Amino acid sequence: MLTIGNLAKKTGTKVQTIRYYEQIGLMPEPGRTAGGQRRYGEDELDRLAFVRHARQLGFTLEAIRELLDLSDEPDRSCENAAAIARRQLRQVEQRIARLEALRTELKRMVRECAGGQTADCRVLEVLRDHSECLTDHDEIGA
Amino acid sequence: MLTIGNLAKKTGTKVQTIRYYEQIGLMPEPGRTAGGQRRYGEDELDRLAFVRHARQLGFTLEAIRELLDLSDEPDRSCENAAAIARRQLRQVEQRIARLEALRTELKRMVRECAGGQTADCRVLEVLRDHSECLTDHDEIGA
DNA sequence: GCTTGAACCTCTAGCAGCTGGAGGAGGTAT
DNA sequence: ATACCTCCTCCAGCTGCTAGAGGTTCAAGC
Repeated sequence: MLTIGNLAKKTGTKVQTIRYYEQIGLMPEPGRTAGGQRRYGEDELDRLAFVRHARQLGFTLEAIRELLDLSDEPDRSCENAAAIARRQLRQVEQRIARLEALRTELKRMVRECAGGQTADCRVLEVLRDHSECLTDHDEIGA
Repeated sequence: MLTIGNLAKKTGTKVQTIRYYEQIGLMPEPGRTAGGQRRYGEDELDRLAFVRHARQLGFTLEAIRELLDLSDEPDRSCENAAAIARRQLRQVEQRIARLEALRTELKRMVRECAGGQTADCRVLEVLRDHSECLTDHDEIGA
């Protein structure tokens, strides 16, 4: 039986985060000692490891919830799980594409900045005048 | 003189967002009509355009605040502005590198999934067993 | 058995960067 | 005058945690 602190150490999670996952129903309510402290077994360890690994791959908690549900029903088709992974892959690819456009633009700004006074600074100039910007980055935060 | 709605349209910003920028001191308090409605001029339009463009390039609001301050002092050296841009570039490059690692891993998962039952699903299997994962993605959310 | 001291408990608030809604007042066209 | 749209303020919520206050429990050492 693991304390929450030991579970945290084993999975590289913060204690608070584990309690948070419990609060939002991603982790089950564990057993407790007479004094009210949480105690965890192997199942919970596996589940948390699953969650953390999925988080590392960028899945949202909602997606992870779906994946966990699917994982709990071993007889169902795996098509749903694959679809979630493909969706995640598409999102990652979109974000990469967007960041690469930003990188290009930032590189150009930095390269062209001659280092004089702010009045002539290319960095500020490009920011001021959108038309000098070659990239068409429409969305924010994607 | 522009209403907040027209300013929003011209800059591709939501009305609420403009008020939010004002609240956090990123946009100045504009003039008001007798009835208390905000009215904006060219300066504010330029400033908001600057902010939005910088946001599109991924700068944080704090970085934008610095850039705006620098932009207001045209005599100072532009080195600070260039440093902020370089810092942003580095961050973008780090995020790209991380996302590319995720992309590789996700592609592999999706490719290997034969589409049977969830019990044999490669997607779920990889998530369950970290050791099957080739990528070393330590940090979350970077 | 008793005392530390670390680790646990609950609860609340905060981070970025907005976004949405409630409930009401202002502005404009007919 | 009336309709209708936009504007106002204030507050709550989103994601995914993280930090802190203030108090309890547990395990080890004596």
